[in-house]
Amino acid sequence: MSDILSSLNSAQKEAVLATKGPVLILAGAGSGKTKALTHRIAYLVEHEKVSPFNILAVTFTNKAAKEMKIRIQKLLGSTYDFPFSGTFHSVCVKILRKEIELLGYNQRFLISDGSDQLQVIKESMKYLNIDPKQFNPRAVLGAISSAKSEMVGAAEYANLAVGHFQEIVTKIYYEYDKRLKESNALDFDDLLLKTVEIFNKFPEVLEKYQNQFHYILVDEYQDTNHVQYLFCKKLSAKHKNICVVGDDWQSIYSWRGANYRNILDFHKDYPDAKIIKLEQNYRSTKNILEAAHNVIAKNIERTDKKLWTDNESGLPVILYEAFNEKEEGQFIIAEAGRLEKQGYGLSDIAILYRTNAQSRSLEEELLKFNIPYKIIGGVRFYERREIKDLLSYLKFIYSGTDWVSFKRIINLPARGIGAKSLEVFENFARNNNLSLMDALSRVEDTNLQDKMKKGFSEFGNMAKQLVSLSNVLGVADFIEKVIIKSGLKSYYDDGSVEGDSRVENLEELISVAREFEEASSGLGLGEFLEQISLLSDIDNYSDESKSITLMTMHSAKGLEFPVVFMVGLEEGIFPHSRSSFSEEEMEEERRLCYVAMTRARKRLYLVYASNRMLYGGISSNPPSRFINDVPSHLMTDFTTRTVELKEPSFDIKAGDKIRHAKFGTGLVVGVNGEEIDVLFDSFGLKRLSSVFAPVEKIN
DNA sequence: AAGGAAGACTTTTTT
DNA sequence: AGTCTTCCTT
Repeated sequence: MSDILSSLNSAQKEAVLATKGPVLILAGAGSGKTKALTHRIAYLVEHEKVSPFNILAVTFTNKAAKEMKIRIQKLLGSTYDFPFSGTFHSVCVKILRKEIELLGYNQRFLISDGSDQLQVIKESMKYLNIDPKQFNPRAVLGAISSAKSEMVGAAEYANLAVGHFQEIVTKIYYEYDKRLKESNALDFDDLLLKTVEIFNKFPEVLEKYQNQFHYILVDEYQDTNHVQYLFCKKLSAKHKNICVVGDDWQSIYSWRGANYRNILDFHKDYPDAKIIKLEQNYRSTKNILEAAHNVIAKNIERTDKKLWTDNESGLPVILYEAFNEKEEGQFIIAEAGRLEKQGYGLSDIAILYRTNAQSRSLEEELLKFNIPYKIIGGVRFYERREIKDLLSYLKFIYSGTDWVSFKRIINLPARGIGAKSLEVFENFARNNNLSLMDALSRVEDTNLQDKMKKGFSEFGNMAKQLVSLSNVLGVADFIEKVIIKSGLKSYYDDGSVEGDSRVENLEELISVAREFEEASSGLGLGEFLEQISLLSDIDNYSDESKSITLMTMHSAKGLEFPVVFMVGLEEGIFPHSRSSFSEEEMEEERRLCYVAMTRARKRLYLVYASNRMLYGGISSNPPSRFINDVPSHLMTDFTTRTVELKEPSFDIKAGDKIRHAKFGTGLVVGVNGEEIDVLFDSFGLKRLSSVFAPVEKIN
C-alpha cells in the first residue's frame, strides 16, 4: 500500500484516499491526473478490497482505458482484469447486449458509423421527397445527433420543433430512426441514449447496475454531454461513490454536444462533494506553461486557476514564419535534424494541426526527404471504400437485417441490379412485411424481370452459403472466404496500382481479424464488428516506432511529446474561419490552442505560413491571434535565421560521391537548393535533403 | 445499367 | 487540388 501512496503529492494523495462519496478532481494539464486515477483504483482494490467487477471506469478513448489497466496492473503486481473500463460507448454496448431486447431490438444489433448514418438520412429524405439541396443532409444529421445527445427523441423533438427547418428535421428524424430499427442498428448516439432510456423505463434494471457499480470514475468529465451526464448520475444515485476528473480549460468537444458546465455544476447535484485541485504541472517547462497560460487567460468563460511547475524554465517558444505550406514542412525537417543532434529522436516529435487536410503537404515533404512518419486520423483504414464494402458483406451476413449494408453490396461487384430493380425489391419487402432475408428467398413472387430475379436469387444463395460458413469458421478464415466468394477480390484486382493496394487492404483486414482472434479466444464475428466500430484512431497509436507523429490537435488530447510543432497558425485556419461567428466557438478554439501547447514537454514551435494553397488557390492570412497572446519575452522569432539554418553543412555539387548512413554510397546527379538527387549504387535514385540527410562526401 | 465526363463542393474537430 | 455528384452517352 505504501507503494500506492508514496510517489504522490499531497493533492493526489487526497484524491486517492477520498474513496467514499462524490469527488470532483479539477486537474490541470500535465498535473498527473491519470496517475491519481490509477492509484485510486489500485488503492480501492488493494486496500478497500473492492472487486474490479464493482468498479466502473470511463475514459475518453479505448487507448486511455487500456493504458490505465496496464498501469494499475503494474501497481498491483498481478493480473486483475477490469471488465467495466472503457469509453462511454463501449460500456453502454456491454449493457445493451444484455438488455436491449427490452426495447424491441435484437441483441445482435449493429453499430452504424457516420457514413452509414448519412446514407440513411439521404435515403429517408429521398423517400420523404425532401430536396437535399435545400436541406443539407449533413446539417440534418447534425441536428438529429445533437438532439439525441440531449436525450431528445423524435417525439420530443416534434414537440420542441420551432421553424421550418426543425419541422423538416422532425419528419426525417422519425424516418431515420424507423429505418435504423428495421436494420436492427444503433448509431453512436443511440448507444448512450438507449441505455439511459432502459434505465428510465425499467427501474429494476437500473437498480441491478447500481448495485453492481459501487465505485464510478469518469475521466475527461469536461467533455461529457447531457446523456452521458444522466448515465453517470443515474448509476451513482445509490452508492454516490462517483469521482469525476476534468479541466474546463481543456473542453474541446462542445461541437458534439459536450458541456463543460457538467464540471462546474457537479456541486449542484452533490452539494457535499469533495473538491480536489491538482495544480502542479509535471510535464512542461516554465516557459511553455506560461505561454499557454497567457493564451487561455484571454477567455472570459473559465474558472480561475494558475498552474505552476518546479521544472526548469527551458528554451523560449520558437516562432517561425514559413513562405508556404511546403516550406513549413521543410523547416520542421531541418529542425528535426538539429534536434536529433541534440539527442532527440523522431518519436519525440509531434506535428499538430487544426484540420486533417493540412497533413497532406506535410506528408509530401516528409516523404520527399525520406523521414519516417505516422499519421493518426485522416482517411481512416476502416473508411476506405474497399474496407467499407467488405465490412458491409460481414455486417449483412452477421445480421441478416442490415438494409444499409445490403444496398451497398447487392450490386457490388455488378450483378446487373440497378436503382430501379432495387426499388421494386424494397417495396416488395415493405408491402409484404418481409424481413430482408425472407424477401430474398421469395424473389420469385416479385414482378421483377427474370434476369433480375436471377441476380437477386444468386446473391441470396451466396448469402446463405456465407451464413453457414460464418457458423463454422473462425473470423479470419471466414473473412478470407468472403473476399473470394463475394467477388470483391476479382472486382478490385484489375492489375492497376490502385487495385493492388485495395486488394492489399482487404487482406490486411484478415490480419486484423487474426490478431483479434489471438487476443480474444472464443469471440466471434459480432464482437469483431463491434470492436471495429468503436475503435478510434488514437487507439491504434503506439509511440514505439522511430517516426514523427502527425495528428490533429483534437487527437493529441491526453498525450505529451518532448517536442511539439503547431503548424498552420494563421487566421482562418486556426482559429478556424467557421469559429469566427460566435464568441463561444472562438473560446473553444482558444482552449484547443491551450490543449495543443500544453502537450509539449521541452520545446514548442509555433509555425505559420505567409502563403498557403487552399481550395485550389493561394491565400495569404495574417498570423493567428494566438501568437500575439504569447508575451514576447517567452518567444523567439526564428524566421530571420532560416538562411543560416538551411545552409548545407558542406558543399555538394553534381558529380560528387557521397555516403549515406542507410543507403550506402551513391553519385550526386543534381542539386536544387537544399534538395539533392542521388543515384545510389544499390537503392536507385532518391531525393534527399542536404541539410538533414545523414550523408558525407567521399573521394 | 454502366462507365465516363463535366461540374459542384469541399475542410473543422470524432466516439 | 482532389473528391464526390450528377448527368450524359453507349
